[in-house]
Amino acid sequence: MRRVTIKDVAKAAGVSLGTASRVINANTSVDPAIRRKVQDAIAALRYQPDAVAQSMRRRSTRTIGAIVRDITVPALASFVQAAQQALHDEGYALLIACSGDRRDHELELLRLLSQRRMDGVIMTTAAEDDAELAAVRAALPMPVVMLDRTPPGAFDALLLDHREGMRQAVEHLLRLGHRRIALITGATGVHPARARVQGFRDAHAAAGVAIDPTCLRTGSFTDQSGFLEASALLGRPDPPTAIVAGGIDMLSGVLRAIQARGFAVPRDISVIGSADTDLAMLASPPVTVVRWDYAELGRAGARLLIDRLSGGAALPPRQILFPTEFISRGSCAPPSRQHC
Amino acid sequence: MRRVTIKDVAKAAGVSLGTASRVINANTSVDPAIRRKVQDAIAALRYQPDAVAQSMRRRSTRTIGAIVRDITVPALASFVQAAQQALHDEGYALLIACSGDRRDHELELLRLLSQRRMDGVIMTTAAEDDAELAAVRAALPMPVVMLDRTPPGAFDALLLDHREGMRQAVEHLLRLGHRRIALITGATGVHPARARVQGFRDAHAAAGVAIDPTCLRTGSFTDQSGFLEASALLGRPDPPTAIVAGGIDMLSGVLRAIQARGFAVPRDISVIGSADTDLAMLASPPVTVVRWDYAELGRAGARLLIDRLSGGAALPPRQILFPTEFISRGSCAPPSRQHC
DNA sequence: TTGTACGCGTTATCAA
DNA sequence: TTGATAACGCGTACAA
Repeated sequence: MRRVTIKDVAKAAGVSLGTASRVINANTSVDPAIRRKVQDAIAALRYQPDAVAQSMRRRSTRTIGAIVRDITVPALASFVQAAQQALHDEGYALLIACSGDRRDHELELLRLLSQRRMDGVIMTTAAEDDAELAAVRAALPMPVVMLDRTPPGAFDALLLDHREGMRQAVEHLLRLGHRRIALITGATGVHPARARVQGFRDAHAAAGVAIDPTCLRTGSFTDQSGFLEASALLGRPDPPTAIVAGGIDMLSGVLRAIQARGFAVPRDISVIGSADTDLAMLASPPVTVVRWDYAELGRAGARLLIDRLSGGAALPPRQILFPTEFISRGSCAPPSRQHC
Repeated sequence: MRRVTIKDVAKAAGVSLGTASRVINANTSVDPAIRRKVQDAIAALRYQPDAVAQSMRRRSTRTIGAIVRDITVPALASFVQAAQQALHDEGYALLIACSGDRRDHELELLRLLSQRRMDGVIMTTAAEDDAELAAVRAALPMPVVMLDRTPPGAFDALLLDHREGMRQAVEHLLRLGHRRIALITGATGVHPARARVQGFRDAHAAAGVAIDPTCLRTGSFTDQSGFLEASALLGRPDPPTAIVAGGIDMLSGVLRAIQARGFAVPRDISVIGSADTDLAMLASPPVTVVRWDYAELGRAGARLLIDRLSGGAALPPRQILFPTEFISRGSCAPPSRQHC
């Protein structure tokens, strides 16, 4: 029970293999009668071209590799799904891999994607300035689109304007009267954390308010880190009166910490999250957030890659900056007296 | 700037192509000194075998295709991620595709995975008894593992015991005194919906309570469907006193509907969800749920496929039934008088 | 133990 | 317009 190949089609249609290939790829002209015969044979035999052999010959797998931190984070999943759909429409498939934000995993995945001859890669990175990562990334023989990262080198990139988003968020809190605002975000080795810290500083500077450096917590973008940092902050004799969760999936950790300490939102503490989630919308009170559209990023990423793959190999790198949106909800209020 | 092939390695090491291949695949014995030379050449040239050519020659892509409904549903994402990790450990990659629960998309994806010569497929299906889907599925030349589906035919399958889970949930509500309990779930063309309806009936039968057929809503497994069905139920003159959301991502829709109607949980209405989510845990009050471990299913699915791919092609189909767990939280209470 | 040569299924080139 | 043929990069049977 062999698979049917183009040879079988040719034989069944009584033509040469080359002719069969020609009608399949429909590029050059072929006698209508013959074309018909070949098409009939294809239908009769239920012939499907072998994508592996095509990849071999065409030197293109029509497959894109994606490296994300954690696909169980809904925002990242919606990015991946949107990218997959857009790529699918162009005949590309998506190979997915999760790095868990670990550089060793990321290195291995990079090798994997290169070995499997992906036509392109769309990825984040755990550390923009890591020398080995940068070297491997730069040596990749296919176009790369960076997701919310700006490593050294010329890469296409999808960037979010976290700086402005954070500035707005902190400005909002300062206007409410907060003077001890904490920011919990990821390691500053990557754009989103750096940008948020900048925005945090921007807003304070504009208001002429000094930052308590111990209120600036940069660890990792995990839920758990959100929990630990928030717990530590709230356990102090002088807890902040507001916390901004500066990471996609950190809000739930922060809220758990608040709940565990018995603080009430927004009476005892104001909270702002990053990225809009079921949690932020349905918590009581609903949580004020800086949101953005990750699905749009996914589509744009697909676009960027497809452009490169269809003739645009030599285009200068394009970095697209996507705006964030500030959504005010019930989780922020003026600080209560006893915490001032 | 050509890619370096095994030929280059052979030349650099001063051996034949066959010998180079032998040391790479380390199957037969080769002179230690020569092996050394080849390995040095590999390192010097940074040679990486071409996975496409290997697939061609070995007739195996070491790639598994996954078809899920919607990867932005965190439970499904954690399934996919766990499967991907387990497969990765065995040298397999995962190609991901989302069907949106639409049969035409599913058909197309099935063709895609077959054309791309996946070594195996792990999938759900929008409709178990659809003739065309069943035919294409059965004609697939690679092993298939069904995720929470039992289509006709001999397939490996990962099945959840939704029936028992639902029975426990409804039993709980009946014990609290509820007599008008609504179940909102997906179309009964698939195992999870059918099993839940059975469990729903089981519990009622055991308690000798009649079911109001209009309280049994089987539509689709979407958040939106949860919202619409719940809205309709709550808008009646005789609304149910309890609603069970019988679908992974339906709870948020149900809660939104409840909130929109101004009902309070659990005073005006009791709620039980399916699958444990941030939402269920952090809502106020936290929502009672039937939960299970989707990551475990992902790992088991990988195991099933790998077993088949390593010699177990002729094994009888294995269907694994995974238990659910009933987690009682604050969203259920005895029905209040005015609704009785 | 090593080298040679074939074939995996395609596409593309070159004559006819 | 068509047919024969050479790659693509690799693994392996067979011969040496």
